[in-house]
Amino acid sequence: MRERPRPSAARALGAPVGTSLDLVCCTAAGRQLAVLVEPGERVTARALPWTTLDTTVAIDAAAARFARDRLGRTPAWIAQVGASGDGRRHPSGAPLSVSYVAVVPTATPAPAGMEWLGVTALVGLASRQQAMVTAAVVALRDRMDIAPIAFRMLAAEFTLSELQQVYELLLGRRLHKASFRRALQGAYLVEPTDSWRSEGRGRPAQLFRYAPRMRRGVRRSVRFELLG
Amino acid sequence: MRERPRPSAARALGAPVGTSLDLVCCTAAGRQLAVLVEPGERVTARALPWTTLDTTVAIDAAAARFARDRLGRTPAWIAQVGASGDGRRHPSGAPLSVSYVAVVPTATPAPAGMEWLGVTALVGLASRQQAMVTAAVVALRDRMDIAPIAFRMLAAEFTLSELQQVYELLLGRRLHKASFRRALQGAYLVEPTDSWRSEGRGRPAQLFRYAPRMRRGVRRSVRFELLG
DNA sequence: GACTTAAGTAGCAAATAGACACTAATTGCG
DNA sequence: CGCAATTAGTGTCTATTTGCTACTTAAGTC
Repeated sequence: MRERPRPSAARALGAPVGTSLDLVCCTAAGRQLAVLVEPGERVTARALPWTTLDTTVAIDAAAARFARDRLGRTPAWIAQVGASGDGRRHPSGAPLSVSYVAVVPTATPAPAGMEWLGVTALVGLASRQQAMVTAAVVALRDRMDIAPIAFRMLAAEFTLSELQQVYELLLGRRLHKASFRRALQGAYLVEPTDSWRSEGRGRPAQLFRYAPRMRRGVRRSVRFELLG
Repeated sequence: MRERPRPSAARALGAPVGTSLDLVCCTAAGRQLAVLVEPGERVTARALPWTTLDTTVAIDAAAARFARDRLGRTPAWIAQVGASGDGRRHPSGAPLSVSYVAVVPTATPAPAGMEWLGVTALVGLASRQQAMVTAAVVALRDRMDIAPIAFRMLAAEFTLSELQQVYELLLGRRLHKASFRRALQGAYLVEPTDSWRSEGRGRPAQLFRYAPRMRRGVRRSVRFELLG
């Protein structure tokens, strides 16, 4: 993995691989989530970054290394989404795929040879990779309240309005400013810095950083969220 | 899969398979969760039911079929846990495994040639299968408020005390009776039957069945459960 | 200096959660 | 039978959490 060949081009010509490792790298791009894709020869043949799964090493470590290799940096967060294998098409021809979801801060430029693609217009992706993106977004939503996903989509220092915008993006709905801040306050997750950021109009916003403090065992009540 | 050979015995003699499909079948056994295992030749060589992953069909369908085949019945609930592959040992010798978690009602007898093993004493399981069980239990806990997992661990008709016991088992802590019932009431998930069950001592309990009614979009507030 | 925009806060009303105490219906036992 | 023990189910009080409106603060714009 020293010189980063494009596997979707390089490997598709060889023998079909047994299992592919696919990366759904997400960021907040303006008003929507975007994923990193490699444009294909034709506009309609994009692909998520993927490689052949190396089963001689730990799979999570392999995914982390692949992500770092392709992004040129360590992803701010990464987790496995799951294995998918059915009739659906994959660029590799592999019958089985394991996908990971990674997160990088807003405004991270796409690495050379790649581009950001909004998740609402997944044109050109193979059907199995489309399903991976959908599953990855669901995974982000499901885990954002137990993992610092939203924080990892921001720079080390951020304003509370920026944080709220990421939450709204991931949840797909508007939140109330006062309630959001009060809940955040009660969670002891951020600490203020001495810096303020003046962003054009309006009052400057104070910058915060993610600094979770240990909380004594807060036991939530049971929740029945089933819809049927 | 007509005659159900024991793969851990039958296949371990053949060539190493590429990917295994493993089943973590859970039930509530008294005061703890139990998983279905196949006893090995020696007491210390138990194994979760597994097979070679057939990649010519949809993976979820293959898992459902395998579960039905091994259990002699359709599991009450099943979902993928994830893919695991690292240095850890697996009975098949496969470098990669995909595991599923299934649920059957309490008091379901173990199929012939299998037995229930408490999750707190996973003696004899290969290390990768031990990790699968741990991950499966975490998956149950994580999804029990959005999937009817606790209900599937009970018979079609159950008492509210039984349901609460399953919740306490999965959550690992005691719950308040009145609060539990109030929350359940508000979720419109169960309906009473005409039957009552007299269980030795005390007042007979009314039987309920799982019958979720459509709720208009209840939007929960943001939750920050991160601990750090 | 008045208007606009956005950050941040105060405080109230409603909903929710936890706890306690109670009533109800059955078994076991003298 | 009469009463203790045991388990099911409910009423209600209080403290906390949440949604919301309305406000203050601090900048830019004209």
